[in-house]
Amino acid sequence: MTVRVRIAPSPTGSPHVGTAYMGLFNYAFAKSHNGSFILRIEDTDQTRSRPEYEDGIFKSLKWIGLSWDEGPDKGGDFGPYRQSERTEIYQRHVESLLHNHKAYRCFCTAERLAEMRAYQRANKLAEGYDGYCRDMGQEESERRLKNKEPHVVRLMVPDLGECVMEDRLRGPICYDFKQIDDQVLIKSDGFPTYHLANVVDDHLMKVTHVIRGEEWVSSTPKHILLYQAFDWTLPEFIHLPLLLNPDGSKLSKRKNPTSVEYYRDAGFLPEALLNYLGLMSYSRPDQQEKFSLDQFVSDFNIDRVSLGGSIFDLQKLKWLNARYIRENYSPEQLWDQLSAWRLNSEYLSKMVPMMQNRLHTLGDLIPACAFLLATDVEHDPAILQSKNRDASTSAELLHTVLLALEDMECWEADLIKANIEKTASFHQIPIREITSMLFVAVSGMKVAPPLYQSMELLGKDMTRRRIQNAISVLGGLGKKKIKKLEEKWAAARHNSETISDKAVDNE
RNA sequence: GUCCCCAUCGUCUAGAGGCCUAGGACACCGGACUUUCACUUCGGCAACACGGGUUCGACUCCCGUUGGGGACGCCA
Repeated sequence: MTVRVRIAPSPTGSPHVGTAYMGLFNYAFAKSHNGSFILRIEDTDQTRSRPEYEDGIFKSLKWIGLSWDEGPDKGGDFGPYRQSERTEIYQRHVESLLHNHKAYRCFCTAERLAEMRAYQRANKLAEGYDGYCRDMGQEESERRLKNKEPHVVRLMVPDLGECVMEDRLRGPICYDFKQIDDQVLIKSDGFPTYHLANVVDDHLMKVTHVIRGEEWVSSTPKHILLYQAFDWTLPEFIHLPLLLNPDGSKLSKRKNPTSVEYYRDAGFLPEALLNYLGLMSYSRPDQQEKFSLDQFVSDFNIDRVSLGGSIFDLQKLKWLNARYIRENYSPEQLWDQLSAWRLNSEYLSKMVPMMQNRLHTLGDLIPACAFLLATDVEHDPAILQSKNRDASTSAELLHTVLLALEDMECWEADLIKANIEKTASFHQIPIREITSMLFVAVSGMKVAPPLYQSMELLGKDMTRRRIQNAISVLGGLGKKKIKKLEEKWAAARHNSETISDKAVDNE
């Protein structure tokens, strides 16, 4: 049997280090068994998937040094490798489930489901779909289908019994079917959910080992049920522990830089990052901490992974990166790396127009722009804090900026400006009050080149990180405050969207 | 809240019942080297969550407690 494994990222944001982490272990497992490593794009979420992000995934994985045998950009015998191009396949498969009464159409509206959940929560009942449409007659189901009533297709999960899944690292894990509700397989837009698409594709692509993050453990019973419904052989399941924030929670961009692009922009070498990832929950038999991808693969043994989640420790990453810099490069080679990074005329020349009026001598350029070429900047709370506000309010303002920038897909000065303006109007304060502080947060200095252009040049992830650091220098924000602020922000955004929608309608 | 997973220094980890007075690495603290800094080097600090079993013997096996995390979406 040829080993075939895959990673299946969804293109809904900057490529995540967690994806690279899973990629590394899948790659190592495949290559150490002379198997194939597949890249599949899970873009079934039509509202969030973006082609630019897909491209970002390709680039980041290549940058870090991982290559795949089959994928959307490479082809292969089991394509297409982009789920949005496989809808017809899922339709066909779900028809057979419908036919065999393993699944059913559900016409419940979002409103009804929301009410149901509210009721369940209020009465402290188990949350999950209540099976309202489950026993609908075939005739009614067909009739409403012909009427083009919006609906989803749900998996028929048994009421009784239990599902035992075998995890290679954890042994048998037992789930009671009572705890599992009827999972949606096809959304009302006709696209499959992850659960359906992943099972169908893994089977059709002859995936032998499903190596993925621990967050998937609890949905594995649904997947097993699907394999059984189709009468397919199960792959082997291997759930790897998660990468963690310093506080022990799942690594998240709210608290930490998570995108591979951040590490690139911050000046880390791809092989050091990849090497560091290979240290997470894993140790080589010889205890070596610095190793190449080939070395990692050569004696890779998935049974050596330890089960506790690993905190992603920037300090140790920096130490490893430093070792690569001094041990693996001649000065000439290092210069090549530096110019591939930001010390090149393409990047540096962008500073010139924004600095021209500010230069007294040519030598003024670099000191003033140093923050654009730095991994981190030092924040002085005394100058960071807004003059007429306390540290906590200042932090709150900065956090709002983070929220405003979060969903930006296109990182350009004009759009950044527009989003900062939103922040100001949200707090009903002059934009100055925010920008003056933001200057310091982003640059670490009181005097800096134009803000929005600097942010554009720095890059989204670096900018985020600077602001996060600034917030923590200001003493951080409590969980409650953050939650409250985020709710208010979401509500305000919702309102402004409905207002602008109406405006469009009126026209 | 319910279900599931996990548990060795602050962090990453070694440890497959006696090899453990628990080893290594990062960070931190000292010393040496160095015009300075860095590198290097020597040393130090620092952990088996707790309670019960099993056993001649538990870091290691079993049970419980506690703690942490994850999942409970027409997101993946």
